Amino acid sequence: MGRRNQHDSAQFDELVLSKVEAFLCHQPARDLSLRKIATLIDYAPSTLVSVYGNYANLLLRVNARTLKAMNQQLMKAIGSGSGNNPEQGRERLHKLATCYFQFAKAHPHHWQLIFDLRMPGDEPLPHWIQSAIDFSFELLIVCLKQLNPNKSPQELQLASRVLWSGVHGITQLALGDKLFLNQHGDGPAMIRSLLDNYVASWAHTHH
Amino acid sequence: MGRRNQHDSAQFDELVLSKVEAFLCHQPARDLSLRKIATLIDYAPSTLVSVYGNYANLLLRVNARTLKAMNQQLMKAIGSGSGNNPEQGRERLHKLATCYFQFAKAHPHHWQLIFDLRMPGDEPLPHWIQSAIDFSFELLIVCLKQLNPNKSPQELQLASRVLWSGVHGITQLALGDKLFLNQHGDGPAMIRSLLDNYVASWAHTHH
DNA sequence: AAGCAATATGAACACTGTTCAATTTATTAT
DNA sequence: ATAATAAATTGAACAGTGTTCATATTGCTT
Repeated sequence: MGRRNQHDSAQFDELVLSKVEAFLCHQPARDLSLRKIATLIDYAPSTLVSVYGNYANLLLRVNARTLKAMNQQLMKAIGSGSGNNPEQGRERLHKLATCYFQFAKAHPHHWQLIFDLRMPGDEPLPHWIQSAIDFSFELLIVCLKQLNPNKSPQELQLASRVLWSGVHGITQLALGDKLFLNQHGDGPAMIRSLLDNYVASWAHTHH
Repeated sequence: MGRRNQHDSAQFDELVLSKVEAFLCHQPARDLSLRKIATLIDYAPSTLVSVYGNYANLLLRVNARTLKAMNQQLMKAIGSGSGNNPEQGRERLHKLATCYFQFAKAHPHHWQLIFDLRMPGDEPLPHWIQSAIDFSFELLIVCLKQLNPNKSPQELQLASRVLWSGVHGITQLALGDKLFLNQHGDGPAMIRSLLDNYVASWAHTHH
């Protein structure tokens, strides 16, 4: 078959990504393949390659949309907060972590793909997705800064990464990741424990 | 080729696992395959399948050895501590986390394989490896109990999982996992921050 | 020496992502 | 209108994957 011009570049992209996202609503990315996607959208496998370069790149585009959707929900969750306000900072931090957790629980396969995907040849991630990841860190830093404005940028960066690692680890653990899970439902309790204890000490420690 | 009786069952197992482990010293598990292992040990691929059942099971055996080696180092790191002794508990907790981090850094490919491996069909892990994982949690609980013996088993379990998630997340972050890493070397600082702050609050909170 | 069971394999199968020359079509130029 | 060009799409081939299973070789037992 040759040119059929059924979809322009933007339509094709939307077609592909939405079909993959629909698939991930019911099955994990492990059960997907380039060829299956091709069948799903009624195009040849090589068409997908010529558009996205390779399979990993296609999945990266899916991840970008997932991250974008998540970041929007995270922003909505913490709202717009004013300056120095420790109590509100604490509250927004909780909302942020809880929202992250619930997003992962609501879209487990989309969320897992973000962390399962590895680039061929261990290439670094392209900037357009790295920035989407950095964005969620920034939200965390905003909350921490509101909690204690006296902290240095280095301290804020350190704390944001420690907390992010913790929340992320807990989320991995609570989702079907059979490696460690024992009983369901204690994810929120763990997140609360992490934030309450860490922040209680961190917020009152000076330089 | 038929029967050659060059290696008995135990020797064959050792041959396979040691070759795979040697491979992982220089290359990630991603670059390995059933067929490559077969070439490495000078046997046919189907021989490996008939011995281990499937590829995932073979890798699981590798992970079991890695976990065993790590657990031994973790035990050596914390030594044998006596009963109620908050200060020693804190110190041992640090040693435990640091040892975990350094083991991962020293054997990154072995360590990554533990968490990258997924069973086919999302089967749960067999007990003989689940127990190896649970063991490291137990070590954590021992330290936490020493830190504050008044905590309930539920509280100890919760805290151990929170801390483990955090330490694990930080380790993932600090290793070549390009998703989040910015500068090398701040892994230990993050671990120190997590433990110091979380424990400072946790240890002095009652029931 | 014959039979049995353990060991080991080769060939086939159904998949995977990727490459690239060939084909069809739309757009542009003459 | 017709020819040339560029864009879109593909089929077939390639090298690789894990898995299956009938077949072959060997050692041990009777």
